[in-house]
Amino acid sequence: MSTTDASLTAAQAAAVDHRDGPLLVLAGPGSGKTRVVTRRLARLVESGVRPRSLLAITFTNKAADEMQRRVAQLMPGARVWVSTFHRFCARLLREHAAMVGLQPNFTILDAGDQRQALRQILRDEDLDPVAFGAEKIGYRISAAKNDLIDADTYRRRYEEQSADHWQAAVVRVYPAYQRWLLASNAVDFDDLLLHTAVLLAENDELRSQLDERYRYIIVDEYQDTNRAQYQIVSALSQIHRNLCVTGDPDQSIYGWRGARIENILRFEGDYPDARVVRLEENFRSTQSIVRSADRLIGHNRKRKAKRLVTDNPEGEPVSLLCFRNEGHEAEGLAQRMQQLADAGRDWSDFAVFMRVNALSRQVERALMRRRIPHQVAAGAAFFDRAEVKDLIAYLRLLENPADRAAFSRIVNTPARNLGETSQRRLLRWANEQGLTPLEAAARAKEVPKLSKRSVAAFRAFAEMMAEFSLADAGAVAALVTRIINRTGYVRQWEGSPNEKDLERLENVKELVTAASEYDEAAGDERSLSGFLEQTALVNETDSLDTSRGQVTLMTLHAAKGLEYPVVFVLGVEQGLIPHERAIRDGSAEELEEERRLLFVGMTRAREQLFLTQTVERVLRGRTLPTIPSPFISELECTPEYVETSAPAPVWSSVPTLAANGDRSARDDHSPRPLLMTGAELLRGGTSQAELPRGFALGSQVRHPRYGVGTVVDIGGFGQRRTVTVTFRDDARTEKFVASQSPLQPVGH
DNA sequence: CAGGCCGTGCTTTTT
DNA sequence: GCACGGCCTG
Repeated sequence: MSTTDASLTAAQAAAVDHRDGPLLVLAGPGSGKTRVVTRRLARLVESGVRPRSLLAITFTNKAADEMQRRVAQLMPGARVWVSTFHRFCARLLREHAAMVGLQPNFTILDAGDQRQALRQILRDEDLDPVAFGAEKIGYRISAAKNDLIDADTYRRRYEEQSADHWQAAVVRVYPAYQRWLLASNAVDFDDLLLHTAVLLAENDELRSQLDERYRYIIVDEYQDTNRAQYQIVSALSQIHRNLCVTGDPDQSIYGWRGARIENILRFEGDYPDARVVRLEENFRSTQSIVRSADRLIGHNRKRKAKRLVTDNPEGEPVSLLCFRNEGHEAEGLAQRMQQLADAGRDWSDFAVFMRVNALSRQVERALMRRRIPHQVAAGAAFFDRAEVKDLIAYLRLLENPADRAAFSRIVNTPARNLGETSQRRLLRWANEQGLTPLEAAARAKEVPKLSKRSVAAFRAFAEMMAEFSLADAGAVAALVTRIINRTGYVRQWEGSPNEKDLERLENVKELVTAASEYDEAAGDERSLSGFLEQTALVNETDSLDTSRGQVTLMTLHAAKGLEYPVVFVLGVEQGLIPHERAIRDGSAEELEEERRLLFVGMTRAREQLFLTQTVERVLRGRTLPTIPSPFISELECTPEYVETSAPAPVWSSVPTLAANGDRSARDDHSPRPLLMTGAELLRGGTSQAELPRGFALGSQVRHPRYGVGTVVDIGGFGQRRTVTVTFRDDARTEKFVASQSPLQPVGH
């Protein structure tokens, strides 16, 4: 969307030209919202507002970077600070940490640490960590924090009478968890918002000082704000009511995370003098895409009526591709992309969206087989890898010696013969003495009941940690390198032929690279806390490469705010979109959110939009017939049953018995009607996986772990078929369920 | 006490 | 298919 000033529509111009007072910009997808916001920022600066009086807040890092980049483009030189909510709050809290009981060097905990901590607390509270999953407890605590309910309030509200035993458990765990956080001088994601909201609510002097400083505030994606964020924003817009919020209720997809769609719906009630601008013209997509998406979203009841129109050409109809199963689906997508690429499309023109990350694997494999370059914006982020987290934990502990999560993570990594018992004794003593874990380690001699060996190991650890400092190393990358060398962290993997170990070494290298990049970007400003904050608040999606000719795979949630010429939305089926969980809960609200999610996905497409569904799909290891998503009948699309050639063997897990069995069942090329129900297709096909040739009694097979062996027995039928194999190397004999084993034929 | 192996249980979405 | 926890062994 490159446009010149003159091309602003009347509505866009109204938003850009608005200066003082509250402003609500309701912006449909592709309506040029970012352009309006950046132009408005530029306009304000031009008219004499100092950039530091502006506060622009987005939801994601990517959106923040994009906005910053575009403002810089409009006005080279002017530095307007665009930040995410979490980053803004982190910065504010570092400045005023003491007011909420923290020190400025507090750690931002990741989800893994949080889970670990909750697990420990559950044990301490004599609650069964199996019956009460740490994750679910954490989810409830998070929900409370997003609704501005702190631990004390929660306890007071529910300790007398809890709605259920989960709530009763949270009554005990939540306050203990907050004590643990405080003792660790740490916060979780939600605390960043909650602490800030509390800080502003309880300290009017600070509140009005900040309110005064930020004369103009812009909040993007306002429909995704939760109560805490709402309160923060309104606390800063009392004196100067120049609050501009933009968003689209139809793209609210974070209700599950505490987002309150009401925040945007009631903006006009909160600010009766608000100017409302509607951006309803879509400049992104073809007529057929816009029409289809508009019809879909029209089925939502709880919304602000808004039309979505475009002057763009009609384009090709939205296409619904139906496949036999997820293997064919993946193969079909890859084939379709290949065709379109042959006709001139660039790989970076394509995006594949799915409801859940788990669906990406098949597509990745299909793309790999065809050597189609691609990237995945997936949950398994770089900073989630164990080896990366370990090294980061060293940095965290250096920055914040109270960081119990970091200490526990690395005190025995690499192994220093410090077992769980010794660690528990040390930590208990540290708590009693009011010491940080690191101080306690240095004084391990005083800890009761520690073995001599453990005392020595703890002290050696403490002494080693004392040797590290950013000042000495000069740069974060140098410090990380020192830590790697001094601890011998990578020694365990060096020289290993194991692919996983190689990958670990790669990741460690990549971390050093990331640190150098930070060092370079931050210059003299570089600090451990700066680097750590970045690693804590940045995710994989933020680093997606848009330029380098690659197909992009991501979840529907991650897709918001992006656009691609050709979009595939995977698995538009009952149970996926809408997700099983939204259906099970049976609430109309959740179903509408699922509809919005599909709406968001569809409206990312500029020229071509493909929705896909399969007849059967493997879910949790079981093959089940699928039901088309009810949303399909609410939109406009042209169905097409696609018969792909069988997916070729995968190179990574090589041909499995299951894959081979599938293929033999599928090789008949009988014509199929355009649309079939799952049942029809199942009836027509051979659902029983036959044992393929090459796995007869006495044939040679290879197992990735056990090596080559001989089939000595065969039993069972169909999916339950088993093979018993005696392996050559250690003469062990193993029985496998054929359709689920990673065995592959040798020879033949 | 550490490491490896095996079985179980689960799987939405993310700052 | 996966990761994690638990169990067992060395």
